[in-house]
Amino acid sequence: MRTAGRPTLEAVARRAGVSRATVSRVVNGSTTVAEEIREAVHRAVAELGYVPNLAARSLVTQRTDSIALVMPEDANRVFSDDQFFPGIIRGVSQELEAADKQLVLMLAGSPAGRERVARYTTGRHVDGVLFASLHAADPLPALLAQLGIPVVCNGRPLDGAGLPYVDVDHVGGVSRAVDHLIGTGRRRIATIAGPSDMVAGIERLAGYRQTVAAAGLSARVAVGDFTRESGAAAMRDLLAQHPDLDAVFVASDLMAQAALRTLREAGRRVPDDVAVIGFDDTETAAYTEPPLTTVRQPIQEIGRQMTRQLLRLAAGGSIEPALVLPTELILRDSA
Amino acid sequence: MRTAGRPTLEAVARRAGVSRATVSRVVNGSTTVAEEIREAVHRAVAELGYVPNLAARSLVTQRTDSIALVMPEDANRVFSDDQFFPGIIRGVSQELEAADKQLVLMLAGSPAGRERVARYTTGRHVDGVLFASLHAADPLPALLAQLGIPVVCNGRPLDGAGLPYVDVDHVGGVSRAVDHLIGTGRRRIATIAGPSDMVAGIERLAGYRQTVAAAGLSARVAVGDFTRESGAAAMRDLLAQHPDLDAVFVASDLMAQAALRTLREAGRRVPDDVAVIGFDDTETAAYTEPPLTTVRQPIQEIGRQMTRQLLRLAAGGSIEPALVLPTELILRDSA
DNA sequence: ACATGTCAAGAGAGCGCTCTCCGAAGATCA
DNA sequence: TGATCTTCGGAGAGCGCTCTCTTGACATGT
Repeated sequence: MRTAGRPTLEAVARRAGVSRATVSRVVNGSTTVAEEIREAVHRAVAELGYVPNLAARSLVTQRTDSIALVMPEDANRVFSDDQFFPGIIRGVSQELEAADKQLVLMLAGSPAGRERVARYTTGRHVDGVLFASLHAADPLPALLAQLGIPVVCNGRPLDGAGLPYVDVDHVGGVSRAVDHLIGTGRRRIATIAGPSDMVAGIERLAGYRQTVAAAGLSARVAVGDFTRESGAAAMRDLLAQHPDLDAVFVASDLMAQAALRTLREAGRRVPDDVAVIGFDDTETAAYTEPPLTTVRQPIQEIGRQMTRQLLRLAAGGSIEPALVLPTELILRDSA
Repeated sequence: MRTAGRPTLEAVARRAGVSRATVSRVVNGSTTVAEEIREAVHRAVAELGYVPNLAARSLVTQRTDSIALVMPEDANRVFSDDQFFPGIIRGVSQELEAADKQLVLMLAGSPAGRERVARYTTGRHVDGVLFASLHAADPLPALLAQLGIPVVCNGRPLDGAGLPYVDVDHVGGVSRAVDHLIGTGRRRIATIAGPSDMVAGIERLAGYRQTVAAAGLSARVAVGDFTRESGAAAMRDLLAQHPDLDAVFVASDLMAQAALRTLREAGRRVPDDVAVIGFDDTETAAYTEPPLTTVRQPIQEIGRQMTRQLLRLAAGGSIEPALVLPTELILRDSA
């Protein structure tokens, strides 16, 4: 039965009493077809339930009308519940829907996965590629760009390749957070940083260092990997190393949630003894004990903007190489 | 430049000094090609960096080597941070990777989105369709099945259509949870149920009702929609209606998290005054105050199994129409 | 009246691949 | 040794679509 009955352009043409070319014109929103004929074609299409065969179409147009979103499957951020992953997908999806294109999702965790992604994307099976949450220096984006395949990254590529990217203002957000701590009288401000091979980790730490330095305070740093477990461990380290700390900026809400718990277990009251500020403003932030003051980043908007840029690029247009979205300090009870 | 330089089968054939057909055989893992020739072809492929054009291939094979995963974008569960969405995707993705197929993700939120999904999937642009987290009675799965397109759902389709599905043992899990409450001396056990138009909501409520009835206890029900906000509201209702309750089974961890907070605000101690059990075992469950006792469901495994079933179906095989995965009660401090 | 211009619709050539024949070797048997 | 069989590789016909080229019909200018 396979393709049985699946009507082709030819069938529609016969039914409408016109040529294939004309049907094609109508289907693709032609302008130069007489109203009467156009309607006849539309009627035939409806009656036959005709749906264009995309494979055939892309064979000749060299377009696929689909774009790939590549995410590092093993990235803790991606599969932690900080909503980063769903948020990006949702944003991308919305924009693609508007452009009537498909989203091919690829998780590049294992080396085999990376290989597969490379093969697929370099094979021009998609019109463009979106890279989310890059780890370290991945050679693939640059390679694709070199092959002339449109690429947009989330976060400035670490290897300095001049690839277009969309990111949020990490430094500005952190700066506001730390300034808030300083403004409320905190002086011994520590940080729990993210991984040093991810842009978000690097930038947020840089923002912290800049701001405490500018205020003449000393930095106290512990490093995590954005997960709760690492946040708890880092908080314990910090308490051991700097028992006098009176505030901590945590580079992700997840780690902050764990830090809050660790502080409670250590008998420190938040925010009385120690003020805590997170980053992300995940939904859970409002439900921690106490509710978490945090830096909000517009995750979904990142996805949307990345997609817009990519589509523009794929359409042959030019774009600004970097797009930085604003962050916002959300005050709750923890600081 | 477009397709410039992109090598075709023809080019590989010329370089290897054989015919297109032979190259095709080698590329597709032929059996009847002499070792020597096969190697020559592989060398030519490597040298030219040849990647098969999938559009051309699927034009003739009538397969697309990609499957669609359809999720209702507006479903609260999908974009709440209960990890359902990422978990499913991850599971699906793993299985597809093993089968070397692509994942086309479609969010069917708006009516326009649903229309788009219908158009795309009925147009045979994918080899099969996975439906996650169905809301109410969606006619699309049945329609696709009728068209002969392989379909697998997550959760028993509500309209009773005999579509294959994969789900977890909601009733069993809830039953164990409620029995645990009863076993620890609770007698006035309420529930915060999920939405009545989703399988998970219905089944978990059914499990609750059955179990309390079997123990000769009366049911106290408030309804939420799996989100935190609704959980808080439901908990407040419950406290108002049944101020004497000593336990509550909550149909999702997110709602349970909110319920915990509401109870705290109302001055009830957990678990001393009121025991709380959730459902999902999201990562956050271990970090609530107090840590949440909950029913774990193997989300990722749902994704994997759905995919396996679908691939089997797409390969022309037959499958058991229903696959129910086990749930497990995870004891922490809230009950 | 004829030549020229304009615009709509048809003819036909592929896009790159798979796969069914078929034919050319070499192997086997009487 | 000749006939039959078995392997293995080539030729060629499409898969369904788009798009250029061309023709035909009609309007316009002189």
